[in-house]
Amino acid sequence: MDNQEIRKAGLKVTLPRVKILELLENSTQRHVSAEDVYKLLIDKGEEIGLATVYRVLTQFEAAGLVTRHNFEGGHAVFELDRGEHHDHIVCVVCGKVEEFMDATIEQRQREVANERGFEMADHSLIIYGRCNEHKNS
Amino acid sequence: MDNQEIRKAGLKVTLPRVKILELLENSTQRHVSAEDVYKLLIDKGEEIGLATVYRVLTQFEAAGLVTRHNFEGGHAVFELDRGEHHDHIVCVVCGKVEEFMDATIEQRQREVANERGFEMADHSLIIYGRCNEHKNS
DNA sequence: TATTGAGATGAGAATCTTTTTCATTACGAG
DNA sequence: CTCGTAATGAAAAAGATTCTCATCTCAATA
Ligand SMILES: [Zn+2]
Ligand SMILES: [Zn+2]
Ligand SMILES: [Zn+2]
Ligand SMILES: [Zn+2]
Repeated sequence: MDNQEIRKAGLKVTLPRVKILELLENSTQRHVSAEDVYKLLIDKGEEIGLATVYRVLTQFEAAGLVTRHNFEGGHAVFELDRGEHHDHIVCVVCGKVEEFMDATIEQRQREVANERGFEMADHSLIIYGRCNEHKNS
Repeated sequence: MDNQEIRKAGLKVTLPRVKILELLENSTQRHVSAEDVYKLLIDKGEEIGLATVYRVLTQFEAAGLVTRHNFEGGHAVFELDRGEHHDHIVCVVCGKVEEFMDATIEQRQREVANERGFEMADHSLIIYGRCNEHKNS
C-alpha cells in the first residue's frame, strides 16, 4: 500500500503525496518532470500546487522512493524506484528512453572509483544515440 | 593559436571569444560554469557580458571546442575539449572532480547500445562518491 | 469523537539559470 | 578605408525551482 511507503519515509500521509505516488506508479511514462506530474494531476482533476509537487518529489527522493535524473534539457526528471538499479539510453531525435543494466559496467565503475581512492556512492550513466527509427536522421 | 581554432569553427575572431578560450585554456579549474567564466573574466578586468558568455560557450560546444556537462547542481559546466574523451568522478562532499577513461566501460556501452538497436552518439558517465579525504563523513 | 498543534499545502513572490531582444559596435572582405 | 554582416552587451523575458506565509489537515490523544 502506498500509505505504508509514505509513512515508512517518516512523512504524513496526505492527499497530495498519495496522488503523486499513485501517478508515478500508474503513469505510462516512467520518467517525468515535476511539471509533468503537476500537469498530469491537474488534467485528472486533482487539486494540487506546483510547489507541493517539487517539495514532495524532493522528499520522496530523500526517502529513496524516487530517483532524480539530470538528463539534458535543463530540468530534472523523476522515476519511481523499483529496487533494481538501471541506467538509461536516450534517443537524441525522438527522446525515447530505454533502460538497461550491465554488470560489467557496474563492476568496472566500482573498480575505477576504488583505484582513485573514492568510495562510490552513486553514478549516472546516460547513453545518447539514435534509435532504430532514427538511425538515418 | 586560438584565433585559428575560432576561425576554423566558422566564427569571427572577436575579443570576447578569444578571452573565453584563453581562460578555458589557462584556468586552474578545468570544469567551469558560464557564471564562473563570466566572473573570472570580470575579476580579471575584462569587459564582457554574461549573455555573450552563454552564447559563446554554446557556439564553442557546437564547434566541438568545449564539452558541456550536466552535473548535479542545476547548472551546466563546461570544459575545453582536449581530444581524448574521458568521464568524471565527483566527490559529493567537497566537489572535487577527477577524470578517467576506462576502455572496458567504453566498449560495453557501445555494445549495450547496439544490442538495443541504438547507434551511440555520445554518453555521460558520472560517478559520485566520497574522495580520500571524505570517506568518513 | 472532539481537540489541538505540528506538519503540510497552495498561491504567489523570489531566486537562479539560461535565452531572447534590440540598439549599438566591431570584424574582415573587398 | 568603407561597408555590410555578424557579434556584443544590457536589459527583459523565459524556464525551472525554491521560499514565504497564511491557511488547512493529519493524527495523536483526551
Ligand atoms: Zn528515436
Ligand atoms: Zn529509468
Ligand atoms: Zn572530497
Ligand atoms: Zn573533464
